[in-house]
Amino acid sequence: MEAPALRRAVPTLRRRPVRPKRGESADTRERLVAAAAAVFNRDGYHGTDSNRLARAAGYAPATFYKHFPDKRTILLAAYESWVTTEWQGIGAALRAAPTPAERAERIVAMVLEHHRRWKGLRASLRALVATDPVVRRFHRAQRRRQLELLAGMRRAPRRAAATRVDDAIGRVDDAIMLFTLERTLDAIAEGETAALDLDTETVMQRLRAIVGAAFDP
Amino acid sequence: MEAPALRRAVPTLRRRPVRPKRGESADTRERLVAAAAAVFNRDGYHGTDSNRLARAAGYAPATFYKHFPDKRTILLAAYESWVTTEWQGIGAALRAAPTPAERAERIVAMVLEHHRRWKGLRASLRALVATDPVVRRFHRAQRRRQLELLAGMRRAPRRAAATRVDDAIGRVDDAIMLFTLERTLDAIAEGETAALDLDTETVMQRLRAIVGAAFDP
Amino acid sequence: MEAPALRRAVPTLRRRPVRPKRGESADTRERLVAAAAAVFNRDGYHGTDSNRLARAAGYAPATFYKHFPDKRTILLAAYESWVTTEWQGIGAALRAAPTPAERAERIVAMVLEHHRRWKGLRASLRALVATDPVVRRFHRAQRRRQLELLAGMRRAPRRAAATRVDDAIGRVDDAIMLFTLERTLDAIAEGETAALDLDTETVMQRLRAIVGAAFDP
Amino acid sequence: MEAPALRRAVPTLRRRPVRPKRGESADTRERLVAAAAAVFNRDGYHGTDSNRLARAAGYAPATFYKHFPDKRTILLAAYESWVTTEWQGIGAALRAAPTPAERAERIVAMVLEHHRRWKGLRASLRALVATDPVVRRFHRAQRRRQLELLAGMRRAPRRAAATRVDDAIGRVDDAIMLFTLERTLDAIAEGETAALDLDTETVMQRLRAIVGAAFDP
DNA sequence: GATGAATGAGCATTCATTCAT
DNA sequence: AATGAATGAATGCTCATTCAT
Repeated sequence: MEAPALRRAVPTLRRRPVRPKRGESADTRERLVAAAAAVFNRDGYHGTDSNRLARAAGYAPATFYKHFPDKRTILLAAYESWVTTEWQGIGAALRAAPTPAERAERIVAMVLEHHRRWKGLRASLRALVATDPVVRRFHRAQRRRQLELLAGMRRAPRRAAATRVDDAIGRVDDAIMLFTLERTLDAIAEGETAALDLDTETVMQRLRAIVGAAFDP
Repeated sequence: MEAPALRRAVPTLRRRPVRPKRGESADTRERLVAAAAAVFNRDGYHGTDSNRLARAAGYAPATFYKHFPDKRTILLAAYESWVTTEWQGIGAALRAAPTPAERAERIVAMVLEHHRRWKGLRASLRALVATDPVVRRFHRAQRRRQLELLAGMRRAPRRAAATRVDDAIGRVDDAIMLFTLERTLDAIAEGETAALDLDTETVMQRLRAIVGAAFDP
Repeated sequence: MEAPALRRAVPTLRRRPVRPKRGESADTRERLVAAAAAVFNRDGYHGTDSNRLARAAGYAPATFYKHFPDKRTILLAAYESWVTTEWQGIGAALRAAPTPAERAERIVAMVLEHHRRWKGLRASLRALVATDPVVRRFHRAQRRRQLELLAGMRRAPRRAAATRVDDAIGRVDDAIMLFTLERTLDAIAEGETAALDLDTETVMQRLRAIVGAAFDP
Repeated sequence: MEAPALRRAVPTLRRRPVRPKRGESADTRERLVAAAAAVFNRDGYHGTDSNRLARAAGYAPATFYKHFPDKRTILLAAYESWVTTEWQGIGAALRAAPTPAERAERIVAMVLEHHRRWKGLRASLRALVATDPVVRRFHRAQRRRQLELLAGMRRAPRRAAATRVDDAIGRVDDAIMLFTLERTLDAIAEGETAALDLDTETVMQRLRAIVGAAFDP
């Protein structure tokens, strides 16, 4: 599944957008998801309603329910789209950078940018992950995928005998690293680090070191 | 400031509790906060309403508004109470444990326990921190206090000349450590680590190491 | 602008009326205004709520808010409708009656009838004019329009040189005449004159004289 | 019954006034009425509640209900006090001024001042007169008293044979004059005449003429 | 006589969702 | 496929009033 939704320009919010009037069902869905992502990002999940999401995409309320059973489902779709975009960025970073250090740098920079742009959406996501079992399930599946990627990277270079135990410890360290990365980048994106008088560049250096260590143990 | 609210047994939820009737205003407030903490913990901030919070404490809707202007404010009060309890635990841990390693162990264990017991409340809190400026402000003040505590611990033992730059870096490392600790303990508390097939004991070991390093640099 | 709302039969109040179901938005609005005028007239502005207004028109509470942001706004709409109806009556009276005396007679009779029929609504209006800046603004705009009409009538016949000062005095006399007319007709409509043992016909005679004098100075 | 309530300085509103703590029952009642008059004047009848009225007088909510069965009753008491003050002013004006013209001038000036000072209270009163039968009854009794005074003034000087019919017409004219006077003074007091670009002094002149004519037919 | 805590019923308003077209 | 009118069931909040002290 592609995720062009978050890239495409979202139809002018606030003012009624050009009504697309009868297109492909998939296009409509995509427009709805893109608009919802933008509105969630701006107003928060609990700050909008499904009528507004539909209107932001240029549709009537009922159209929303032709494509999604409820509000949570479109949040999930926006999440999915967001995740796909991030993975594409990570893939590109890994392919383009030759050394672990460069990879870490590019990934940290890329993910920060992504978190910054979608910090409102991410906040809603975190709220829902805490609340909603389905969103939580999706979130964990996605985390699992990240761990698998990291495990692959560690195994690839030195296929020497790594014990089961080493693997388990490595997985734990990877997970903690991911928690740290995600949490700290959210903190930067939301201005929490600035509010705490932390120098952003220093924080980024430390993060690069932490991520780099995970890539090149 | 005491925080007995979260400790005291919350009046039986769901079934109408004994009407406390005439009491001190402060007691009523405390009962409301305790009940609210429990209800938020169980149903989430967006999963209840002020009428239910009042009823859970054994009062009528209007009584709620004699003590709190709105739902957000009682969440903030519950948060404050929660934080105070945590700080008391941290203080006790620091006083009781002689070595940095033991301190780290006790604090990690204590905070995990606290996160486990109040995981629903914490989830609501996180949602609100992302959404609500006032809650966010309180959250940051509390984080700043944590950083100050850590800075004090680092400065005390070796009062030798630590440069400004070292201090700034130390502060950044402390902050990242706190992000890691909090995020990871939430993950354990909410079953995220278990869902990712991570061994809890291993995760705890790593956390103890990370926290211990911050205490004894 | 038409004002058929106050003319059309209001759907049977009290008992649930035939649900109009799908209709033009403008029709719904009109039905809501007509029902609101009737309910305000019967129960007073502070004697109903928006849910009842909606039900009286055959709609659910939420429908009310699709058409009006709040209760005050629908009162204003009912006011507007009421005023328009009155102006139409005044226009007809002026066109139909050849002499100033006949004009005065018809207008006084017509306005009395109108005040009688809507005395409850008028009472609410007066209360709101005293309380609400927006209603007050509308009320004054409408009074200004009345003064303009009277000034036009006075100027027309004798286009001879009337001084500025004369105009100003005439305007003051017109205003006082309007206050007297309105206040006295309300008194008759509400039974105040009857309660004071005043003979209605005598009161009407005096009013006709006062209004006639203003029309033919 | 005296009406010193409206004269006495109202205890500082907004900030909790000095608690009088156990005085004569009549004093308490008087303080409550004075405070209520001031609060109604500032916030309107529907803009306060009985708790605030009690607090404004320095008492607890329950104290209010020891002295008045409900909110309407205290409004009535404030009204009564207001009317008594006005009558005292009228009496003084009549006694002090020798000629009808001077009487008219003094009364118009005095009543305008009174309406200005209590325009918020008067607005609430008008709203209640329109709504509430008891307030309406009181209002009419008070109007009847005014008519009696005027009838007495007209009869006194020339006890010559005035026919029944003349009396009835005179009474009607008096009533209309009172409506005009009251309505117009309220218009001045509330800024309605200013909003209509009417010169206040001119309006006052005309009023003095109208009232003077009634006094000296 | 006075109190302050407490309240039930109510009110303005919202929202996720449906239905006839 | 899309619509826009319509909605029931809440939700946050208020107020006139009472009660135990």
